[in-house]
Amino acid sequence: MSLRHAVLAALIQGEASGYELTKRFDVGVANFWHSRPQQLYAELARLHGEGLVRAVEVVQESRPNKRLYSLTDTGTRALVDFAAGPLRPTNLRDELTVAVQCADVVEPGALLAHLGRRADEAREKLAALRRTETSILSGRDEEEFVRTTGHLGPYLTCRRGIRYEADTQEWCEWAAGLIRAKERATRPS
Amino acid sequence: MSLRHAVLAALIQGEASGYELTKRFDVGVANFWHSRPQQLYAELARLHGEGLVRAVEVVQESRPNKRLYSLTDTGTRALVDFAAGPLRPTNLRDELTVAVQCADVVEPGALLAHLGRRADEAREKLAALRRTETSILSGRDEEEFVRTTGHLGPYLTCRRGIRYEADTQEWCEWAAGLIRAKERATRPS
DNA sequence: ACGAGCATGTAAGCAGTTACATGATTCA
DNA sequence: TGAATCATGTAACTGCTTACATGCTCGT
Repeated sequence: MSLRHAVLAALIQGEASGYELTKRFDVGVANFWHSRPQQLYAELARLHGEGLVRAVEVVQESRPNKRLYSLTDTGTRALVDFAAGPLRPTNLRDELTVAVQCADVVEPGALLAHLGRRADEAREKLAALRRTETSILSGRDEEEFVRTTGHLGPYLTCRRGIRYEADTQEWCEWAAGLIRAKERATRPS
Repeated sequence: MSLRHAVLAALIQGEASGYELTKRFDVGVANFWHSRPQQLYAELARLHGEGLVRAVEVVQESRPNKRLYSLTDTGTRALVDFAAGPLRPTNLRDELTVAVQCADVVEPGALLAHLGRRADEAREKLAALRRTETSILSGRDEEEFVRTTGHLGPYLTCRRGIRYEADTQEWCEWAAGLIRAKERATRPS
């Protein structure tokens, strides 16, 4: 149960409803924590019950009402304790790479399609993350930013995401290239 | 339950015992699938029961006996079907990045220690993966390799791992640098 | 004498996924 | 008229983790 820390950490970037959090978990947060909406709603309810977040009901017209969650002092302290303690190793599960590992036994067609789709997704995520980066920096260069910001953390994780997605895109295209090269070298014989 | 596909895919690189598989899951496979030893043993037993792998008991002196598992035709077909079908999105959970997201509220000390440790781990994994790469290529350049190999898949995933670990190392060091810079810029004031 | 490596599991519990449920508004 | 967005959940299930268990050999 350390989804709680990911949720609290996501709230550092400002208050959000459950629904808005699912959006954050689709772009920025996706590069360090994966979770389904149902789990987020459940976790937010638990965090609220334990006093780690506060909830403000916002009544909306022409739209369902929503609860805006934000960090309490207790919640912030929980984050501090978490970051000071031992961290679990990275937990990664990527079916695309599993499929690529099978490149020698499966037909190239489906594999190339998967790689192409993933490269496209990476390109889209990159664009979104670059927009986030620009809005975090808001015109400052890196040196000035570091001196003046209160959002160094989100910037660092945003950069991590940008590097990751760029790398993913490159690798997908490179791998597709080699798979095609092998096909050309093998099939005609 | 798609750990099964990761296990089958790992066996493409040759037969292995449960124990040897846990080693593979610590180095190469770790870059696309994470799993604990107990789960591997349980999965291997299930795969054996379903006929997707065969098991050969190897009697050893001065060491406990082991069961060497290898892919059956049915197992290979299961992999082919998997790679042809739809793939789930990447599932990533990384507590280090969660901690870094909190850079503005936590003390830099613990964070810098975490980043340093992770950078060291990345350096070690990189070294191991480079050895794997060398042994896969075995003297051939990339062009020749692609023409002559039956292990393109393992090479592609190995390269993915190399890129990922190199990127991780760089990011950890860069992030630590910015955190220190912010500390210098903020604390003395 | 002690820890690390080899080798394989069981059992209990928690975290995460999948399927299902609801309903209004806005845009094509 | 139908799909997408906003907004929040419940219930059943399964996959994963944690704790525990065993025992031999090799190197320091």
